Amino acid sequence: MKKTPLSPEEQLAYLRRGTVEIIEEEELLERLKLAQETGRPLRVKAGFDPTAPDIHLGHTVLIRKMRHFQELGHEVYFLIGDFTAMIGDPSGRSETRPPLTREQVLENARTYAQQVFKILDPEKTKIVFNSQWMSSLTAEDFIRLCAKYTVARMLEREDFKKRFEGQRPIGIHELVYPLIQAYDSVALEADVELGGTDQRFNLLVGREIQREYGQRPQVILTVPILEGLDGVQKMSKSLGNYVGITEPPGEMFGKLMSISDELMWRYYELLTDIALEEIARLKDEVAKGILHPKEAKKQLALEIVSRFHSPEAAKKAAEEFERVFARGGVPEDIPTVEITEDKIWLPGFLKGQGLVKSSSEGRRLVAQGAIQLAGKKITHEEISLGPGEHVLRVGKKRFLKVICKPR
RNA sequence: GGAGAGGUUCCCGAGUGGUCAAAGGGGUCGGGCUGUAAACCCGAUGGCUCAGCCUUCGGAGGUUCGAAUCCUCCCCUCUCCA
Repeated sequence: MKKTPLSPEEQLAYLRRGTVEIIEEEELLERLKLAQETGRPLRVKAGFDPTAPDIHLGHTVLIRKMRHFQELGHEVYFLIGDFTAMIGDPSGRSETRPPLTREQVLENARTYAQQVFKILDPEKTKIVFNSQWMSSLTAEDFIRLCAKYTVARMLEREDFKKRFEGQRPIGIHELVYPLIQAYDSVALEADVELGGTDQRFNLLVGREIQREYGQRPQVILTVPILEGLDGVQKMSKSLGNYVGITEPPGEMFGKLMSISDELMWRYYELLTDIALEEIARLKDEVAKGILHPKEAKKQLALEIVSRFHSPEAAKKAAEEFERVFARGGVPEDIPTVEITEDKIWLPGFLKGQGLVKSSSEGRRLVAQGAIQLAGKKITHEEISLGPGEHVLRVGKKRFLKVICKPR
């Protein structure tokens, strides 16, 4: 480990920011001290499921914490749960996900790695797959592992308990999940495992199982689960309330601008490196009416978009946003289509262009006054366009440029 | 293996022969208000050139003029007993 200017105490303080819980803090401090003395960095583990290769801001709360460990010179293991994914991940929901093939897993892992290095230092990140050790485990080994825990203890997990009491199904493989995750810690000899607060139970099982295998229990560190754009439910792809880190600048910016003022501070705290004192100052200014909340949000959006794209791209996104939404303008890049008929039947046309799912939806939108042509509401399903360019707007966000060239 | 409960539209959940494209809530979408905020109010929410027609209530058959509703078989989940 390279010499770090930070003392173990300072490291601890740095790592503590943005965490919900550290079990146990003294153990972590002890290990940080030991690491410094011996020059042996801590082995820090965080596991990811390769079923969802689209990383969103919610994931980055954890990934940023991994980054912090890297900055302090520790060894970060980015564990891809390919073994578990191939069984088919249960993860709380009642829906059963289809098991992934080897190819899909590898493909997803690649995408994952690519995205994660927008935050992590590739040089200092070790990507590992749990199939490396899990597939070579014999049935006997596996039974031994299972023998180290009890059903009653497993049912202590909130998620299992609720389902059990609510008479909803729990697959045996789901019950075994925490054990596999725990065994990963054994295999990696993890000093620290990171996870969201929803992982608390699994992380704790890791400690117990490590002890059973004669290892020193890992320190666990949990980070908050980020609320999605709706401000209520956790950010997730399936709920559609997420901001993906590979999304184009304009999308990202727009989505961030749509969050509530309340949520904005949460995002400030968990998604930026802006000092807490600075955030407090902004909050104060907004409260006092010195700073318009929209401005504060804009700064947040700029900050985040800059991180994943560039400051220039962020600035451009901000300008475009202003033009389109504050001044009712038209975005720069919108899909364009050429037509030769000047009479069009909107519901069918919009469906053909992929702007609505069905012509029925198109009809409804027309009836609801959602369609605008050159800034004016359309009230009839049939319209005739003259030669030239026309901008159609569907709802707030959907645009289409129609170039009419009658024969 | 035995006994019982259940599977409804994106989700939850009502509906037990016609009045059912199926209440209510959530979500989503649209409109209003705004800062594309949030909250709130109003509306829409299977498909189809749509006062009509077509396809939906776990699956396949059947009864009936008519089935989400009744019958048979099958699949799936849960509970209790073993």
